[in-house]
Amino acid sequence: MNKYNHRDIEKKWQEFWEKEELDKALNFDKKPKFYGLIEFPYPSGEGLHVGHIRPDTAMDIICRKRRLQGYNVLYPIGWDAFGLPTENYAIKTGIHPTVVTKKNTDNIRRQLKNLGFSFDWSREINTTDPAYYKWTQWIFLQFLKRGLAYKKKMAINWCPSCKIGLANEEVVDGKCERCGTPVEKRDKEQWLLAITKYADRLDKDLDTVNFLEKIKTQQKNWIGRKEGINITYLIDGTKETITVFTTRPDTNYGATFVVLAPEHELAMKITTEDNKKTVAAYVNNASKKTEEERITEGRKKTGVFTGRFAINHLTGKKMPIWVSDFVLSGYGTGAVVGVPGHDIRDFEFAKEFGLEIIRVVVGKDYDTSPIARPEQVQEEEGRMVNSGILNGLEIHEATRKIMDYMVEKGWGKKVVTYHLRDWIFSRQHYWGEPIPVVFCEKCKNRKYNFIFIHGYDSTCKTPWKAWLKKELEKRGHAFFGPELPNTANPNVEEQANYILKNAKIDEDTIIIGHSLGGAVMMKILEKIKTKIARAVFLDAVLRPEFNHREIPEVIASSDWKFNFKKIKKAANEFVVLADKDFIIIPKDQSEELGKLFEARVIYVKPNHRHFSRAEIEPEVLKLFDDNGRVPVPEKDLPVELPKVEKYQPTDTGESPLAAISDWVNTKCPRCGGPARRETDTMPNWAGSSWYYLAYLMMEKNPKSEIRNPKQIKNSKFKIRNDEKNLKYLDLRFAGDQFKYWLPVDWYNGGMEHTTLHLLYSRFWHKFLFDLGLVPTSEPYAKRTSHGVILAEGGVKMSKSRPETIINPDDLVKRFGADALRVYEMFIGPFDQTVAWSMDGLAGAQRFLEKIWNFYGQVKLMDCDDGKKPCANAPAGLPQLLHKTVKKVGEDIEAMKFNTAISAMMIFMNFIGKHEAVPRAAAERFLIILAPFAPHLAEELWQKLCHKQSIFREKWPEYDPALAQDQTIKLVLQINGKVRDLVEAAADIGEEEAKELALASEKIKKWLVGKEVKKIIFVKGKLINIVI
RNA sequence: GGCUCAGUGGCGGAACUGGUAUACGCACAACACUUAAAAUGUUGCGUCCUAUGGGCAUGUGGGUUCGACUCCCACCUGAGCCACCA
Repeated sequence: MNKYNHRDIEKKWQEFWEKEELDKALNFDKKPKFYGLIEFPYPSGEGLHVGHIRPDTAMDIICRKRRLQGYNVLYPIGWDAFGLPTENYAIKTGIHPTVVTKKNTDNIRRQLKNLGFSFDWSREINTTDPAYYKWTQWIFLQFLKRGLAYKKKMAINWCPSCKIGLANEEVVDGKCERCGTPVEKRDKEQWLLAITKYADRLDKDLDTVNFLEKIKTQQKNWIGRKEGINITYLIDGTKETITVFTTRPDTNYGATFVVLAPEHELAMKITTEDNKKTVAAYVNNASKKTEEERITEGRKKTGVFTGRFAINHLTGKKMPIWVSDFVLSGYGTGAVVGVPGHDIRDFEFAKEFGLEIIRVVVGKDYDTSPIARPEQVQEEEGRMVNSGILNGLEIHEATRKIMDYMVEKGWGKKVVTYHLRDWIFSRQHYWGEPIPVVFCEKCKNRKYNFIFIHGYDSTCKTPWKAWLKKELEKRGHAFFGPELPNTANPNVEEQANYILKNAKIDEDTIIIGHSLGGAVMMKILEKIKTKIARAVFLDAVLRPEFNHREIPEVIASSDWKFNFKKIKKAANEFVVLADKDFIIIPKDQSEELGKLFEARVIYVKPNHRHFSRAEIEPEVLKLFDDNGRVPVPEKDLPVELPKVEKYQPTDTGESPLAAISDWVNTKCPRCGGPARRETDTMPNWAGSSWYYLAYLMMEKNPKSEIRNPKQIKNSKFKIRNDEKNLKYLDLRFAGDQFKYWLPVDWYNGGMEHTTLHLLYSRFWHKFLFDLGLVPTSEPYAKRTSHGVILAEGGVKMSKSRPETIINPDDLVKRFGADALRVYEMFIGPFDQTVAWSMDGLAGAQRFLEKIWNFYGQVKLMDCDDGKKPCANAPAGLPQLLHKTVKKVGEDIEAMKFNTAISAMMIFMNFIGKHEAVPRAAAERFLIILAPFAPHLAEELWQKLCHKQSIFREKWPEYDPALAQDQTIKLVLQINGKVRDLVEAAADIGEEEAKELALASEKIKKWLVGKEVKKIIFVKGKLINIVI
């Protein structure tokens, strides 16, 4: 046989696999499914280096093994192609990002194909493809509809040199990542996604998934759920109160002052005249401070006194109220109560300004002396002193007791806070998905006439309705809320006719249907000719079905038949507004209304009692006051990026898109008047938050798809063909694919994505689950992570030091893809950081050569079925084979690829010594080798005269009895030290073992003149004589 | 400062649930083959000693145990993530 030459075989098999569609995942196949996922690459100009392909190789091995085990495997790949490096490159060179992206993806695709990864290339996706980001934008619109995307003025990081807003991750040590200029703060309106609304579920549901423990811990810490109490204090000499958040109310007897964040609304409000000037100066200064100044100042505490005092409920003490920037406005209530005896920051603050320090907890050392140094501030355990009713209690008991006490007294309220913040979703860059919203001045100023339809046995004079009327009229809207006929014994038709007769209904009308009024509203909408501006369902009734009771009058009030198609056409927008805690009308009615009318569904805070009490509810007012922000209608998606010559940032802090007037100026989809497009784009994390779904929506080569015949008839499938872009199924109708493939069975990725991408995509998935679009509440069943590969010498491979980057292209040429794959996996434990070594790579190649040479000259004995040894087969071979099959299989599952390869080397070293081996053993070994070195295994398989691909074979079973050793070397110990080894049967009993041990010459020598105290026998392992 | 992880030959690393520490590979050395080299094969390879045997070795110091790389306590070193989060 020829010498092993990877160049002759690797291309050949790659082409063969592609032709055979060996790696194609079939939707709805009968086999069990396996969805293996790796993080899709960013197509950088440098291409891949050897570190990038470690996780790809690992998952490829797992997926190839799964195929051999009879699974229908999906191993997809795509491009996460929006982002700064491409945009920067475009700015520098003037080449359009689309062109750059194309060039880079072509290059990396070539690299990946050369390595023989078994990706299903027919499902390749690209986040910058308008057909793709259409759906990214569509999901954003759903967030908007549900009130989970909102705009807020906030401080952003601003680079005065690049004249561009920076994301947090672009700020390194208070400086711009690109140019090193210190970053400033600037106020700007930003889009945010309300991930905090999902904080609790993101935390709790971690218990339902199989993620590495360290990944769960990191996410839990990032979410930072904490239970505590909001304590409200009276401010002496005013009518104001101040609320602070604390997790340690047990120390409240030791509270001696209160501190507000500079941004706190009370900071200026309560300050006495004498202190106004200094406080104003401090507050002003704090807002201007740059990140860098804050860091260089270190932790030295600064602050100013407001001249006011809060009264400590427990001690009656007057606690001075200060303002300081060590208190964060975004966490808790933006105010803290200072307990300098037991909090290091409070202690430093008290020292700085000479405030009183009281100790209320004693630790193990019983030291109660006043504190002089910060390290004496102790925490975490101890008993209460100087604390009234808490004295003597252990701190955790004290916490429980005082919480209940304060709540009972009405001083405080138990609350849960999170470290997690809402996700800032705006970027002022060109190369990202445009946010599909337009701004319309006319809609902002538009005045509506509201028609309010009250419910069964009700009136329009309740306090809540009166409040709404007042608020709307204050804004210049008209409000018509008539008393409907026969409210105690209503007839929906009659009430609808009453409204039709008495109210003016035109395109500026907003109808609010409250409770049974929702049904009345639908009857009205069935009949009108003009399209009204908005229809609002307010805790509305869709069916006369209620929790807890029956209401015969309501059942009788209507035929409960509605023409939803007609109704849907009668209003421009639908909104469903529901009281989360109202128990009589089942919540699923609101949900259903939301789906019927593709409405915005918003739940208001608890305790509104079906919108009866006159409480200010900003969520409600927001609905009538959207600042002229009009969502782009779904049918107009995608909002494509304009093709332009320049991507330079502007001077104003706006995205480069703002300068493209052709694109920015558009027509308002609501009123048809002139409007401006939103010029912010989405962050990188947007496209990657749902990409694992996009693979399932790909529609290419349908000829080889096994399709459920029912679906072809299904009208949903026809809609797909009307889509402008045929590449992706309509996300709303891809449910069957989702049901088949989800959840992702195994997702491997980097630890650096744990708190960003991994959390964000879990959030999006839960949101889509709530919309009923995906079948699972978690996207990923299992998550593991890989270690980084460092350059030789242990330094990081980085763009700034090109000599450290090891490109796989040359290595594939010199050593072959198989050698590179084997070495990548053998280099060290998969989850740990390891340094690259060229010598090691040569070792992997030698291993493959050894296999090649052996298979080239070995004589195969066709004598057994692999279980029973041939008469003249090498002794011990079946045992070793079954052991190896067991170990390699188990190690792949545990991602212990390095020891799997080592086991195969041991096997190879063994059979390499023989001239003839049973055919079955030689073939089984090739199959377990195949996932690691697919080209070589395939070639040798063919040389063994097989017509079919080795990947159509079955992963070998092992016989547990054979995988176990028959005889062992029994270890003979004296006092735990090994003195001799003897051959013995694996199941040798204690008595026999004792005899063996005492018969040993070496052991006898040690026992001369000694008394045996004890003998310990461990079955199958050792016998230990204690003397 | 917090959280998480790691520390074993010249090097990458192995060791199940506490049971022969150093598997496998690299590097190195000697030998064989060769005119020679490369390649390949064979053998050796923690360290010390009074050496057919024995002592000491898994970052350091203690502890539990018949027995500890493995469990517990304290410390040292390094890595990653977060960081004035009340």
